Amino acid sequence: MRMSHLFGRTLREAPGDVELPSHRLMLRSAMMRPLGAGIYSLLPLGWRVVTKVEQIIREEINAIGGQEMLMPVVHPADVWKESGRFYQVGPEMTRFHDRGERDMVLAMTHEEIVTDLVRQEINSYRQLPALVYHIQTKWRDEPRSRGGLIRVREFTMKDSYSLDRDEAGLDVQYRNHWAAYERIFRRAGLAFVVVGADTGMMGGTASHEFMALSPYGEDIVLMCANCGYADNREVATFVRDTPETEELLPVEEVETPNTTTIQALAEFLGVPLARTAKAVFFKGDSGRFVFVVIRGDLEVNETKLRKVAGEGGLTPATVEEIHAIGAEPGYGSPVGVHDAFIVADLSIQNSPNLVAGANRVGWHLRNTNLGRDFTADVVADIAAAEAGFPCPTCGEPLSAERAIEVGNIFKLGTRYSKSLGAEYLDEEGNSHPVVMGSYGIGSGRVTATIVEQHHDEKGIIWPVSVAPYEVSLMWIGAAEDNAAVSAADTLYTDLTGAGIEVLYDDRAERAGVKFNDADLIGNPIRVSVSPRTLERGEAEVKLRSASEAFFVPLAGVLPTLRQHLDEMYAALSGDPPAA
RNA sequence: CGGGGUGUGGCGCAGCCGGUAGCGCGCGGCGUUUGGGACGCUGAGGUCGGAGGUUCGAGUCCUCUCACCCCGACCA
Repeated sequence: MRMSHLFGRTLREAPGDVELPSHRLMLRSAMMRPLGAGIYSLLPLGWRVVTKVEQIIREEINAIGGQEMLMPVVHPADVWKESGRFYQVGPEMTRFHDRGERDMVLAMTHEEIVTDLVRQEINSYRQLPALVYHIQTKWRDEPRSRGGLIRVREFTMKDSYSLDRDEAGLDVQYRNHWAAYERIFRRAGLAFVVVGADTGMMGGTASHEFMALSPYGEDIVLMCANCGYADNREVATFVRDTPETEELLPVEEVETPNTTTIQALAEFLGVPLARTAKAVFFKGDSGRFVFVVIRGDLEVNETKLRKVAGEGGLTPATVEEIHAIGAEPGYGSPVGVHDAFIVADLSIQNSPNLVAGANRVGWHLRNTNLGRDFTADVVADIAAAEAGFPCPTCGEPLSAERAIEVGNIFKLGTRYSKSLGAEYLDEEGNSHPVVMGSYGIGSGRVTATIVEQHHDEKGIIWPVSVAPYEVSLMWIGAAEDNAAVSAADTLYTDLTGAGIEVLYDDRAERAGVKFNDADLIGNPIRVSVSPRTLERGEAEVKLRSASEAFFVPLAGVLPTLRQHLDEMYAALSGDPPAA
């Protein structure tokens, strides 16, 4: 490609309000342009990258037996009503009417559509197992998109769906995807960890997320350097203190003015946070008041809480709602409250004689005990794991890192096949729901995440496997009477003819402009010729990842590039790194 | 949805106490220059996000509204 004809110009300055490195660099390097909030056009350079990412995904999913297909982006609402999600999912799903006033939705995922196909196409155990996938547009009307391609409203996702006759078959396909995803992200040059995750709105029985570590990630993963444990913070657990066995003391009222925070209370009474119980108030989607008690040194994990409380969503309760159940904000405890669903964290069960609120302004109670002074409807793990907490598998301190979710794998089980009636007949003629899994990778998000992990102050440093072009070629010097122009033209023809992808900067620009654009765009190898290098019959070669250039005879350029490209591709083979 | 911020030429920005819009980059032309974002001359390009109001007069003040960005809530 000749840069003089490339559609899309590099920008010396990015829009001032852009913050993420990938966002800024992909705008500056003419990879993409915004159309609206969370909606982007991919320009030719960016589209080449995304295409390569998708091709890697395609190859690896094909390798585990995937069959590519394409499902629509506009759906009649009927199938979404059958699964129930038409009613469960909130405004992130866009609904509209066609001209016949029929309910329609924009695709936010494709479980319903696949399952609808499965019930038409699959009748027999002989047709299982199967694996289908597509790479298709999704629309999710996020309340807040942010960070360029990391979180958008319209995006492209590879979603595959496994179909099996039983859980054992699902396990195989789940493991296959796990391995395929590891190969995909290694080939794309991403550093990642796999973590256990919440199943969220997808339903299902198990889920893992592939997380690329990045300071701009929206998720937090807890990891153990000692044993390799890793979980999303939403589900991460930790080793609890061993239960205290001290004797239960009588409850004692104590005046505690101006101690509405647990910190203030602990200081006022001179007790550690771990000897206090704090109350947290929520209103569930069902309308129930959810009253949470947890030891003062721990934080509530809302994902865990939603699950044990059986609530789809939780919002903080208002002062009026708190008063209505007989509690007092800042001085709350479950002692004496009514009309509330009480959830106690395990820490409350393990810790006797805690200081808790008296449900009366300015007063607390010493020596409250679960079971004696109040009861809980559920006692469960609802505490958030933090950095430094003991690892649940080996006890060593956990670390916490921010991460970007680049892929996920879900065991759906029969959640959709049952509600939509996708069944097959076994050898005995008995009917069973198809056991399903769903597996997603956002190609745009992967692309942006690669930039997050591979850039410097000058621009992007693409892994060769996804670079827009393998080589940036340019001539340096004047546009007229310059032997470098014809030398570069010849190189362009020869390299392109040899199958190497070349972005040829043939513009009449000064050296600085060309070098800076090449650094910004980030192709892995730069080749330049100038009157100076031609004096010795050489071209200058520089790897984007290296600080120094080197010189090779013109005739040696092609083999030199071949060798370096081969090495780069070999390093991104997808195989696990040698031990 | 809550909090904060920004909307002025393609991009980055200035524009005070209201007086009829400017700078840098980029873009067209001519010339000089030519290895890390050159220079001179010249030119094109703006209903100042939109609507309403105050005023003799609004980019500037007021009200409403739209869009975008950031933080939070939310989210596979």
